[in-house]
Amino acid sequence: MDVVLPIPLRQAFTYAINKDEAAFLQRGMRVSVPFGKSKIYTALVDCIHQQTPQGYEAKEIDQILDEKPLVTAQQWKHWEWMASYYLCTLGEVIRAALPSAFLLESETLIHLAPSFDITTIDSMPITDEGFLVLEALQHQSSLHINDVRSILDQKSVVRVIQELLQKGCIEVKETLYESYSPKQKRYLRLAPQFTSEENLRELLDTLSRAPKQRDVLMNLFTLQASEKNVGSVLLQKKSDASAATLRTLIDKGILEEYFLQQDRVFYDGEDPSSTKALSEAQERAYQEILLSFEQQQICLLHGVTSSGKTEIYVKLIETVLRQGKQVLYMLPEIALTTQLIGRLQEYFGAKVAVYHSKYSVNERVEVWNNVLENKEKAQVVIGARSSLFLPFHELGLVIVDEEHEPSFKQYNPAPRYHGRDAAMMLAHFHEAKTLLGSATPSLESYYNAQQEKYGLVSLTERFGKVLLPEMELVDLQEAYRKKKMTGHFSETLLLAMKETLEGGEQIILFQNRRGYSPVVSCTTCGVSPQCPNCDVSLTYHQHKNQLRCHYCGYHIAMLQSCMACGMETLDTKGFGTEQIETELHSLFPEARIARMDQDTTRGKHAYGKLIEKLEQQEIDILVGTQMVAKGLDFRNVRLVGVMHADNLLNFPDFRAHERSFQLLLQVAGRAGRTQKRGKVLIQTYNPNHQILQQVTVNDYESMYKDETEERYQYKYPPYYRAIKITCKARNFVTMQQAGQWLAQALSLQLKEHVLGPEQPPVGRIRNEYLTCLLVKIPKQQSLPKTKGYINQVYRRFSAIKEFSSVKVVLDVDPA
DNA sequence: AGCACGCCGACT
DNA sequence: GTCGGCGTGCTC
Repeated sequence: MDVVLPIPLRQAFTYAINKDEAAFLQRGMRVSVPFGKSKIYTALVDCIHQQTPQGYEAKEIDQILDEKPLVTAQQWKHWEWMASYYLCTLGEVIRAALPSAFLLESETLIHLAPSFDITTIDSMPITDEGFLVLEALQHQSSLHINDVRSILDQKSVVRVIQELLQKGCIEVKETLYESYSPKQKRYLRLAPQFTSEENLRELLDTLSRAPKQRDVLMNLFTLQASEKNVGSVLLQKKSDASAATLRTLIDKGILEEYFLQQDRVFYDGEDPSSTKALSEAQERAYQEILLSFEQQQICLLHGVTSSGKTEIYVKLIETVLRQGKQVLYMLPEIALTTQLIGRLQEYFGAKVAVYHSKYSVNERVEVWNNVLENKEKAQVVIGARSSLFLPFHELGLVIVDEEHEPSFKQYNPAPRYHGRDAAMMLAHFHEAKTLLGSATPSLESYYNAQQEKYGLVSLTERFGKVLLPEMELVDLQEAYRKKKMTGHFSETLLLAMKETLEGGEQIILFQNRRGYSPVVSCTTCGVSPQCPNCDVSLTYHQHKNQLRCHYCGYHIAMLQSCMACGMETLDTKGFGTEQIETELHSLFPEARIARMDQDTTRGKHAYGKLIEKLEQQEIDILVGTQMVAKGLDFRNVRLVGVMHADNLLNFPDFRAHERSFQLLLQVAGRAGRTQKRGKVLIQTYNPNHQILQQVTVNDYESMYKDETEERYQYKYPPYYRAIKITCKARNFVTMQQAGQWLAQALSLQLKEHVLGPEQPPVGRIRNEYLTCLLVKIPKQQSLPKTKGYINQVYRRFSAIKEFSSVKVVLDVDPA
């Protein structure tokens, strides 16, 4: 039998099984297999066959882990497509696809050897550490490696274990843990001997001196009238008793506790309400989408911000559910808010399942099983990109909302897949429809719509006919010349802010850089502190008074004087969210100011808390990075300020213009989502920039036209496909040679379509030197053949000894 | 990817 | 003298 292991190895591995196992096992079931010297891995069955492998003896499998396949035939096909399209192994796809609880590795347990006589211990030459372990093993039948670590209070325990192993005192065993455990809820009931009326009366009499306990019993009876099972938490709360009181009753044998398995994935809200009526414009769009689906499998919905796309999705989902098919609604992680989930549950109640990385492994397993068994509560799956790996049965519709979001592309680890594209492929395998939704479609999708590969439906009217915010560019150069700047604020922006605050309304400020200032430099000698591990200058964080590297996390206390010349003339250059926040405190001492970036949303609930505060209007001014652009839907935000649009536009990436357009419009969309018109001010040194002009009038069409022309000219997507190859090595020269070797080997066949090697903007990260190659593939050139060639070159490369320490990253359709 | 094996520098 | 750094090679 061949299995696939969840590791980045191309080959399948062959194991021996007996007849019964061969009859039972099917592709997609899990087995645990011994792998290497001492490990047990979880693997997926690929195929059963008779060929005896040549050159080695196939090991026997350890255990069969499933009764039925965990992975459907369609998933398998989809995953194989993904591995070949994104140039990675099936094992890597499997590792990304299965919830980690399904893929367990063995853990080492040690226990006393049966032949070992503990009484001879004193006569043996055993180290103190070994003795400690043996002592512990007399109380406990087995110890985990981590237990040994804590007993000895040191990290390296291998030596000790080896010593004991050698002397025959202990044995080592690899054990596979099932980490999924169903959630148990504790319930309480009266012990059976008290159920007769007589005994009960007697019991209550004896409890007359213990009113609290008596009270608990009375409450139990009341609750039992309405509920079959009474949860202990509920009972405790209802009777206002302490946990100790309940404990006493249980210990006395009056109450009995029992446990029932509890599904973590459940919805206990109200029954679904009927869908809201669509506005005229929404209804028209809805009909157009249906019409388009008659012709094409994929449709792009281009709807301006807050045009009410969600209602249209809901209506579509409804239709598909009525056909008895499943729906996948995919969103970028950050847009998966409680707000949205709540809204969908309002319509579809318990049919909605949510799947994303914030959920615990156990919850993920439950969603997986519910989808696999096509349960009622998994008809609509709403999730981040990883939800496209779920075992759907009959998928009728895939919705990819915010289709243009770059975060749909996974970078690390492999598979480096694009959620949107992989979801479209998933729909294809199910012969389902795909709806892409965006206010600012990606050029690729819009291009495909223009080429009539996708249907296209536009929704230009905001829901409730709310006006788009008024947008204005503020010329920073002029403002500086006329000395109308206070810190990083132009007079125009300050005035608008003042007005907004006086009106009791909220402001969002956008600055796409965190920290206080990205560069610190000495005004005497010009030197600025650099990260020792990466080729970047350190960002100053005033809050912690630190210099930090945003690539590797390295940090040191802020310097008092220049490291090069010793002068105390350190100055900051450029600015980030922190500096804006500081300036705000002095400009608007009365205002309640908050900052939203990676530094302030680190905790588990920090992000949610900030959102809630903004909603409750406990914040007047929110300053933040791109985070403020996504998914926030607030009624009372009137003004949005972009502090410095230029650093977006000047980003060294062929998508910089497209991204800027999308981001700026998205931020702008946060302003004025009610009847009163919002305002957006964009500060820039370059008010005549084409993109900024197009942003202010929301002219997607002309941005599209300009950008596609550029892309055509410079051979970029959507006209050419791209595959990025990155070489990483600790040694600079090795990295360079590797890059050159690859470029040369590739251009033998791909000719001028191989660019590089080129040093990326940050040439060294975590002490690894980087170099990039870009392979461009014209539309008429075969994609599979090109990939096949790249694979071939890569394999030849890997066989070269000098390059064995070079890591190569293949990224298809790079973001 | 892990993990074991194997060869050279800084420390109890 | 050892510990442990990571280069190298293998996994059915």
